Amino acid sequence: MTTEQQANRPVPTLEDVAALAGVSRATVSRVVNGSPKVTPEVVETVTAAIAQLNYVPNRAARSLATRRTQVIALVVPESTARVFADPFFASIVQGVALYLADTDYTLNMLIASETHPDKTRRYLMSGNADGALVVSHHSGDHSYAHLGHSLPIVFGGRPLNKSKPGSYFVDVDNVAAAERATLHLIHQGRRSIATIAGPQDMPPGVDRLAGWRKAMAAHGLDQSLVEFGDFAPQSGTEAMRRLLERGVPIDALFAANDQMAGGAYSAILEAGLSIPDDIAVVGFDDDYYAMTTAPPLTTVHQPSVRLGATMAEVLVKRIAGEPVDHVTILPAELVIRQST
Amino acid sequence: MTTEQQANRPVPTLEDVAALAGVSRATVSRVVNGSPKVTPEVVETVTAAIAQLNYVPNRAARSLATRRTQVIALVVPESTARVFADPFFASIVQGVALYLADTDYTLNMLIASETHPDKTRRYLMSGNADGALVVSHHSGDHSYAHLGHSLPIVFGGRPLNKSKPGSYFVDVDNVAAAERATLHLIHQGRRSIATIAGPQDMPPGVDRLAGWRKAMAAHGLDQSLVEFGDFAPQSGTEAMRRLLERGVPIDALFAANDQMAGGAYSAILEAGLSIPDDIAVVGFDDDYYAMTTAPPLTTVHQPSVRLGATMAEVLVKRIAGEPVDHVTILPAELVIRQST
DNA sequence: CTGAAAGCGCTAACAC
DNA sequence: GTGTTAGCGCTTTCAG
Repeated sequence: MTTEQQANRPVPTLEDVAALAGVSRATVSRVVNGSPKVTPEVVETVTAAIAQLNYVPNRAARSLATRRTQVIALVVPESTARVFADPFFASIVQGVALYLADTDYTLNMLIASETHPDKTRRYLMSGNADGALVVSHHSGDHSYAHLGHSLPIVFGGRPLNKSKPGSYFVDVDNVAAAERATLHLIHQGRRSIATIAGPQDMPPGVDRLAGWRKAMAAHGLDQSLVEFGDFAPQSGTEAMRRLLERGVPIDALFAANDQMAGGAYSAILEAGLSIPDDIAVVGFDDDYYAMTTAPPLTTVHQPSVRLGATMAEVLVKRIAGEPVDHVTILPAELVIRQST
Repeated sequence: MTTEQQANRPVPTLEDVAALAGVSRATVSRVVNGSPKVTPEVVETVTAAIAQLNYVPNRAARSLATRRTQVIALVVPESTARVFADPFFASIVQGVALYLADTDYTLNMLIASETHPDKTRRYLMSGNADGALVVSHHSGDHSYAHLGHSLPIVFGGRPLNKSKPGSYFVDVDNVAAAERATLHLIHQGRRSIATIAGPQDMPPGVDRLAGWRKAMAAHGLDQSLVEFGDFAPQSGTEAMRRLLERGVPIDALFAANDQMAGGAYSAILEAGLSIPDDIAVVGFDDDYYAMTTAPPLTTVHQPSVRLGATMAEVLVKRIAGEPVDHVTILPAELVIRQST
């Protein structure tokens, strides 16, 4: 039995509150957890005591008793983290943190070392978190999917392998957004529309190309003006050069991301062509590049903060046992600037 | 007494290990915590049992018993988080996470709501973390400083008010780096060097201007070509226009950050001047803008990953009771590209 | 050097 | 409705 010594204790405990309110610890616990069966006046007394003592429950003790941690892990593969030149990632974290701030969950950031993947797996499997969020920009890596059996997991971005059943993920509608972007070009009267696609082993690369094809097909336009890049600016410049060297007239370009669009700008300008008069350009992501380039780039805005918040929301609901769809697709908007 | 039921228990406990190794829980605990006074062979037996069971200690239980959480909170003011177009922040988080990955600490990200600052304060004061890291880009906001009495805190960036004693922080040597950048310009033969300074209510704004002045003074150069911006690109364009309108010949510019340097580019180009022939430009931060602009910008590289790692290191040492300096200053390097 | 026992602060049956 | 009573899994004196 704990002896009374709340006198100079730095942090008050539930016991202190109980003593002050003249009730048992169990009752205080009930009040703290919002149990319905407590007399209103008792609730009031206890609430007052809590306020007076500035009491805050001890997470570890609660966690130990309930066998729940109230922790949500955010797993970021080291390689993704290294791409710190990527605001997309920071926005997702922001979205997750903002959503969780209104819940009783705490955000635990883990950088998953690729050399010691077990460390992360063991951490997650050992009851250190109630659920996990896995983000790996562009890659569609669901290598943590098998942990899904021991722990609720929600992924950012669809898996590369569509056939993986059971895993939960939130993704942006890349196909529809790419289609929308291409249609914008078509509606402006462009007909010879090229595309610089992303790597075809990454979902966004595949989906954005598919969206371009869909729009082109719907208008009976030629789909041969395709070159591939790796999402880096330099690859955009090179791809655009190859496109230009084909000798076929081109009046518009849809690049699978802004960085490659920015790279393409260089090739277009060095060829003595102007944007958007000779070639209209649309990108994807709405990152730094989009605002920086001259002229500012028309592009697809990634709802990255919302993506993070939605991932957190889906996970929290899963943990709560509420039914949620395995797949959540978020729409992305076209932002029209001066390159089209 | 817990009844034996490790059979189908999902996660093994210390008790299970003890049973398997044929020792008491206390001994297993000693082994797990690396106590020196345990017979080598017992250590071995226990270690084997741990490995066989794939045992991982329960953090909550340990935390409850030791009264330490092994959690480090990373506090990001909401306004800073909103600036998700800022890779600087993401890099700091990365540095912190990478450093902590090798320790027994866990990273807890908190977005401090500016409307409910008490929520964060109470969280920190209620023993939910063993220490906190506070980052507020550019602002020098040390409003959490008073919590320093109840919890070890390390800040990123020096406080605006130099006279605040007692608080610990890690910062980049803005003065020296700005001086170095300006000297680079001087060594290239430039003499009429202007500067677009940052807000003077933010430490980096003050320090970078001071560095410019130091270099100019050392060479007896005129220090009147100063205009101020707010670190955003647009303000750089406007400041540069004002500088140009003065009618004084200018052959170089030191901008307090890359975004303003990028903004200045526009003004320089629209005036029909060339970079670097007519005006050489140096920025600060080495962010997206630095690589994106044409020509690529010579700038000061922020050691942001290292800054994060150092903050974490200082905090961990403080918690461990090791002596650490209140102030840690990191050097920043000049990256020479084509704008000078 | 190792084991026994007493909690860390909280929740959750189970009685009253 | 409210109190009593056991623990949650681990650390830590204190004996031996």
